[in-house]
This record gives sequence, C-alpha cells and structure tokens, in this order.
Amino acid sequence: MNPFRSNVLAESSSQHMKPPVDTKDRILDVAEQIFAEKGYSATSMRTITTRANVNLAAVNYHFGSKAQLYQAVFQRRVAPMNKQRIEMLDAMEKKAAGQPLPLEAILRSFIEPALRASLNPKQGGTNFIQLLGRTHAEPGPEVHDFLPLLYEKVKDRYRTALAKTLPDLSQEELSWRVHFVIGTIAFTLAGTDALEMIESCRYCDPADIEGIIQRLLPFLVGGLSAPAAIKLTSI
Amino acid sequence: MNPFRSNVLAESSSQHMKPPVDTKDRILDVAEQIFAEKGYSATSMRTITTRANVNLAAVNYHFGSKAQLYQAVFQRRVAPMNKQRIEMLDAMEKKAAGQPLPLEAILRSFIEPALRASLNPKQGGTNFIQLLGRTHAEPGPEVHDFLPLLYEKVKDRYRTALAKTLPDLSQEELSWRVHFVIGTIAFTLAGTDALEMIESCRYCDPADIEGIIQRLLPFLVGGLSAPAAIKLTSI
DNA sequence: GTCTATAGTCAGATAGAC
DNA sequence: GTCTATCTGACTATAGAC
Repeated sequence: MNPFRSNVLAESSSQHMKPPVDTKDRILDVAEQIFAEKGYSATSMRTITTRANVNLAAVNYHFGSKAQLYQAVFQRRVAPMNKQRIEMLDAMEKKAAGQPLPLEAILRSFIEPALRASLNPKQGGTNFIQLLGRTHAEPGPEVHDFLPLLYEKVKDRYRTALAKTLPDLSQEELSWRVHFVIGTIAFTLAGTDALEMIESCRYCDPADIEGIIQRLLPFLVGGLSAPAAIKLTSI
Repeated sequence: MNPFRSNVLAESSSQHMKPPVDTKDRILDVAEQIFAEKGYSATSMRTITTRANVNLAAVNYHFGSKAQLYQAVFQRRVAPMNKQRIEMLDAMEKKAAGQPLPLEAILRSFIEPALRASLNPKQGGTNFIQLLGRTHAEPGPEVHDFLPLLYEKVKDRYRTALAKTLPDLSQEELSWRVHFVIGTIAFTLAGTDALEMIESCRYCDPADIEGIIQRLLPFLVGGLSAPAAIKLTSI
C-alpha cells in the first residue's frame, strides 16, 4: 500500500510522490498524541482528523470505529514492546542456567523496553508512554476489553520468573504484587498527577522518563521483596 | 434547607414530608456512583439526573456546572477523610514523643481512613473509593485543577513524618516515594485493571477493599524503606 | 426550587460522488 | 482511497413559566 514502507521498486514506479507518511499512519500518530493527552472519551474523531489533515470519514474507513482506532494505536506499540520484554527475560534465564534471576534484572527486562520506546520517537516516544500509563486506568469497555488478551502472556511469563526468585510468596500474593508493580508504573508514566510534585521537587522533569525509572526501580524492588504478612488491627 | 439535616423543629413545621434524601444529596450520591464507574467525560448529566429522579436543570441550579458537580462530589468525602488522616498522624506523633514513627504506622494512618470510608456506605463506600482512585488518573483540567489544593496539606504533613523515619532519603527522593505510594494505592483502588486478575486469582474479590489493603501494606512498606540508589546500565 | 422547552454545539457514523 | 454532505442523536447550559 505505502511505497515507503516495503517495496523500493514500487516506490519508483508510483506516479506521484506521496506525503512522507500515509493517511493511516498520520491518523495513528495524531491519535496517539491526543488519546494520551485527553483520554479516550474526551477525544473526538473530529479533533484527530483535523489535526492529521485527513478527512473525517477516513477513520471509519481505515479502522471501522473510534474504539478500533484506539486499539490499533495501542497495539502498534505494545505488541513489539511486549515481545522485547519476553525476549530479554528468556535470554537472561538462559544465561542463568536454572538459577533464579535477581529481582532487579527481572524488573529491568520489564521496564527497559518501555524506557527505550520513550526515548525513541519512532516507537512513540513520550506520547506512547503516557498513553500506556493512561490506558490501564481508562474506564469503559472499549479500551479494556482488549487489554487482558494483550497482557496475558507477559503476565504469566513474569509470574513464573518471579515465583522462582520469590519462593516464599504464594501464587495469589505474587499476582497482587505484579498488579501493584504494573499499577505503580502505569500511574507514574501517565504522569497526570506528577504536576503536583514539581513545585516541591525543583529538579524533577516529568518528561525525564529515564530519571523517573531510576527512582522507581528501588521502590519496586523493595516492594516486591517484602515479606508477606502484616495484619491490620484495631479498626 | 433540608429538615432532615439540622433542625428538628423545622421538620415538624414543614407541611409536606420530603423524600428521605433531598435533591442536592440525591444528585451527589448518584453522581458519585456514575463518575466512579465511567469517569468524568464519559458521564453525562442526563444520566445522572435521570437516575437520581431529578430534573435535568437541577445540576446547574445547585452546582453551576458539571465540573463543579464533580468537585463537590469529591470534596464531600475527601475533606473529612484527609482531616482524619492528619488527626491520626498527630495523635501518633504526640504519643511517640519525638521518636520517629514506624513506617507501618504512618501508612496505616493514611490508609485506614480510606478503608473506613470504603466499609461505610454513609461515607461513600466502595463507590467513593473507586472514585478516589480514578480521580488521580483523570485527564483534563476540570478534575485536576482542584486536586493539588486539596492534597497540599496532607502531602506536606506526610513528607515531614516520613523524613523523620527515613532520614537517609533526600527530600527529592522522598517526594517521589510519596508519589509512588499514592499512585499504587490510587491505581489499586480504582480497580479498573483488577478484573484481569480474577481469573488467575481464584479467591480474590476486588470489592474486598480490606483484603486488598492487607496485600498492599507490605508492598508499600518494602518500597518506601528501600535504599536509594540503583543505576540503570547497559541501555 | 422545580419544571418544560429549547438554544446551540458537538458527537460518531454513513451514503454516494469522484 | 478520499471527499462532501448529511443523518441521527447526544451533549451542556439557560431562559422563563409555575
């Protein structure tokens, strides 16, 4: 379809120079940015198509509906990112030869692909990272119905890796901890709340994802490796 | 205004029995539930007024606008909750007589008021708790502009308490940790993502706030008390 | 305080020409 | 594949009768 994407011969045989990005990709790029900024339901297709300089009808033509557009925007980045995560984890485990991996290494394999994406505009950059965080907190079935399917493999894979490293935690407890980790990361990356912090934290740049992750890592390692039981009393 | 609220004499002198909850409160109650479920922008005033059995115009009459309604819904619960938090912390510090408080105690004083609210329908119950979590992740200025003001005092109060207990962390690092804690709690309580877990976690009920918090506490204690520096390498 | 009626704007989606 | 034009319905907000 797009001569710039796959086939060099097709490119030279096409009669008119196309714009550097075709309609479908322009829509995806712009939608990524606006969805990340305003969330799903506060974003209108009119805003997207206007800013992308495409016709209003183009979204329905190419993606079917607003919900399917959101899904396409999200999948485009998450699928390769999750693939990277699993590959990193696999490579590490192969090297470790049966030994349980250190917590920090497991977390790194989870976070680094996201960090890489945040630093590379061709992988969505900070727009995608904010979208990633926001998506986990989106209400409404349009966004959530496809999320579990996308994350099923990754969650299972990390649960088993963590189970080896943290044998004292029950499966149930481990599930919750994974949930907490994802939640902390998602919330932090969504960055909605981070603005509150700036005044009290003079040198924190909320767009400095790498810096944020360096603060995040020890927190997560500490949380994951905590002992299991504390009982709430006297309520 | 409402005979059931303040003045018993006024009640007997009113000519007609009013419904058990007046219009304003009915709107607040219903709005709390729907905002919690669908988020700010996916919720329409028509849905709220219909379900509350009040006229569409009533919201604008009593609250001015949709945004101000959200603010009113939120403040009604959060203000007393944050008051409780600070009172608990003050009482604990008074008892400790200058000694730094244990981390677990600090966290408890933060979480218990929320837990109490979640168990008491008169304080909003699970509806409010979900709203509380979701609010922190809401995009859009309508919701966020009033949040920092509401939390300023609480954050400062907890930062100083934590600084005593964790003297090895810099102010900046402490700010981030507080941010992470709030994020983890918010994300968990919003419970949007929790549905993914149910299948893999046979005995977890996402409405069992108390159970969730018991899992959350050790994670947060571990995260907060972690050492400061881990450097990301090889990226 | 509560109601009806409506203004004014915007939404997502589609039919049909090119 | 892209466009215009339009349908249908929803939205917030307000004016004005009661």
